[in-house]
Amino acid sequence: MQKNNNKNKIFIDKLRSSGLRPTNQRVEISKFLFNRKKTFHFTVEELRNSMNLKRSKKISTATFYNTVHALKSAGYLKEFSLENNTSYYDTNISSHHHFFDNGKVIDIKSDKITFQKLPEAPKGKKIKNVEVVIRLENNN
Amino acid sequence: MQKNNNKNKIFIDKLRSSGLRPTNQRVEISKFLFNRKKTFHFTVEELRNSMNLKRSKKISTATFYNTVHALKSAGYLKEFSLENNTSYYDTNISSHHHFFDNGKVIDIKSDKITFQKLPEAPKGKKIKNVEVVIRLENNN
DNA sequence: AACTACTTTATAATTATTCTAAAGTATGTG
DNA sequence: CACATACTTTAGAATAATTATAAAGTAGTT
Repeated sequence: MQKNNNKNKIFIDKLRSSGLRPTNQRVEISKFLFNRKKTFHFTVEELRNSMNLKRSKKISTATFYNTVHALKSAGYLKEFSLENNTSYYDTNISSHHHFFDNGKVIDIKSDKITFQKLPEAPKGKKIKNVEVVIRLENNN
Repeated sequence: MQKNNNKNKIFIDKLRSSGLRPTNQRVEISKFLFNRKKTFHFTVEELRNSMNLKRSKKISTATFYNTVHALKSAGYLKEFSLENNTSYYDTNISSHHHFFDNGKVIDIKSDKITFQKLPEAPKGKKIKNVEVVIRLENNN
């Protein structure tokens, strides 16, 4: 295959450095995820539905899961969990936090939250990251 | 039925104020959860396994889920999620935070973390709670 | 003691996710 | 540039956590 090499270079590079061959399906997924201005929050099922809706030839579920996992392992996606037993992914991989409002997720830039005091890691351990979720409710 | 009223009063009271009749199964669950010194972290499946292991007559899965949900809605349990698509519950309902170390959860007392700066809630919203997860990794 | 609404239970259904194995494709080598 | 080979895709089955169902049982009121 291998067309539109230049146009899709950055999306292909993300796949390659995630250890994935840039197949058509994967390039489309990578493009869908990263070819946007704003941060994108999604579950794998949401991603699958929105991409497959427009397509006559559907990409299989397994391919979505495989690709998202590899991109996440390579650090191109951030995973987080809310209380509905589903994994969420975020194309914003910079350290940051989240508002969580009734199923909706909103990014909080890292510098909007700073700590006065943080506990030390138990001995033998060190802190990998600190994640804050601010849950919202309606103003009365 | 209705025996050992006094002995189990506090466990029965939690059920009642969660809107649940104190049936035998529920009283046993309530007791198992709250009759302990230290905070208890669990998933419903773990709870079910450890309680049913010792019993000849098993309590059904649905009863565990129903009871835990009601106790949680009433505020006697705190729910939280990690990245494995399972709900965790915590008998420590005071506002607090967690270390998360390779599947293991450790409580962090609320006063061990304080903020220098927190963002404002979007308009029309207010902050319900702030939850911090500190992920750990091995030292080197 | 009887009635009624709430419970329990086994089992089926659902949802998110992972596995499997057969058919297809990217890529290095000659 | 054709080939071989290892990696991919796919549909469908399998698994895990959870929720729904509906028949049989029980708490609590009268």
